[in-house]
Amino acid sequence: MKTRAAQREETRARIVEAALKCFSERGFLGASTREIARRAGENQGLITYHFQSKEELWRAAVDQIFGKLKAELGELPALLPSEDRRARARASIRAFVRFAAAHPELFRLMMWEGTCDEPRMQWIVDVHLRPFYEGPGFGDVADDELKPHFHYVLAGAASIIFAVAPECRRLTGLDPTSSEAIERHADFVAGLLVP
Amino acid sequence: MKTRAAQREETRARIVEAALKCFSERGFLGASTREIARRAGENQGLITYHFQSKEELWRAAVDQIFGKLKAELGELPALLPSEDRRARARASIRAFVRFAAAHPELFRLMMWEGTCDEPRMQWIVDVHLRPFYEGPGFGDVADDELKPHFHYVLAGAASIIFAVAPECRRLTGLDPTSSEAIERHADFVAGLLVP
DNA sequence: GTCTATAATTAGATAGAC
DNA sequence: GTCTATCTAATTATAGAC
Repeated sequence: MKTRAAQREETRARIVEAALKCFSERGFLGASTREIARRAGENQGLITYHFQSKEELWRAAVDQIFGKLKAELGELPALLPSEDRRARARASIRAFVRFAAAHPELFRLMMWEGTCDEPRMQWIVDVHLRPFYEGPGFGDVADDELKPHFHYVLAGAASIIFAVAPECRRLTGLDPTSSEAIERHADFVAGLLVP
Repeated sequence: MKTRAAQREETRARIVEAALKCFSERGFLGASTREIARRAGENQGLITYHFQSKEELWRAAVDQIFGKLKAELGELPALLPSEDRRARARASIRAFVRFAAAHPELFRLMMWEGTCDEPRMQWIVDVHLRPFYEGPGFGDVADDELKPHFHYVLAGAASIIFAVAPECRRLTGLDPTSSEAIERHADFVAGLLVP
């Protein structure tokens, strides 16, 4: 017998999960609450009940996926080899690539919202992105002037192939979500950025 | 005194230019023909007159921006130093980064459409992307297995910082469209991929 | 060629039954 | 909590005046 609170959380979770997929595939404007409800197997009216608006639902979806990133990166230091600084940097980049492969939605969402200087972008940057950018990071960047370049090169190099996986399959024949492709990509990116 | 044909082309060009910006910023679904017409300073009815549908207008916009890429890359070999193979590869990557800085719309459009296996993505890949992918390329990739990875690492590393320029400004304080930032990014990416 | 008016569809949000 | 029905506004595409 499920409690009312548990039932509530399950429904919310199903809606957030479907919303994350829709928003990341179609963008905030392109995604419709009706399609989100349909993919969640729930009713459209429930979205307004559990979240007040489409915008609130979008924020819940972004919170969820950044929560996963934070959790995965938070437990990273304990798993890394402590010997070599460069080996640690490479290992953390490989972990980041694996995260991008497992959760391309985050990077799709960022691409959608990063192109315009509007409230949704400002919220994402201030709430979720800045702590990440100013955190420990992946190895040290020699020159402070290079930090933004390093950040976006890593973000782009690590994630695009997974963010546009359907395109990659059609263009190259390679399924980037296969475990061999993920590991090859992780090695390639880590080797480039920490030679 | 302008001819009727010239007038026609000017109007079409204004609409296509506005469409490129709207589609790249809001995606196909998120962009409205009304906003496109408004930004072009034209009437909404004219879009249906000059292009039959929103989809046709989208294709015209994509044709235009890929035409620029083809033109810029086509005249590249003549401009490159002929001595050193690695120096030539670095120079062509720098040129690609400069193109991404000047025309972020192309990369935004690709991100929008690459995430779903739908007709618009298939059309872009078959008509525009495949010739580019199977063309001469930027230097040789040692291993054929690495070619897709090299392609998407280059595409991501070169373009993301410009595609999400507003986000980059807010997050890092750096304006990636400044000529210093563009050159620094070009040097950084070329140095990484051709060490 | 250009513009206005409008038809047909779909969107997000609301109200109320259960 | 969930679901159906509906309101208002916005969408693409069309028809026809000029």
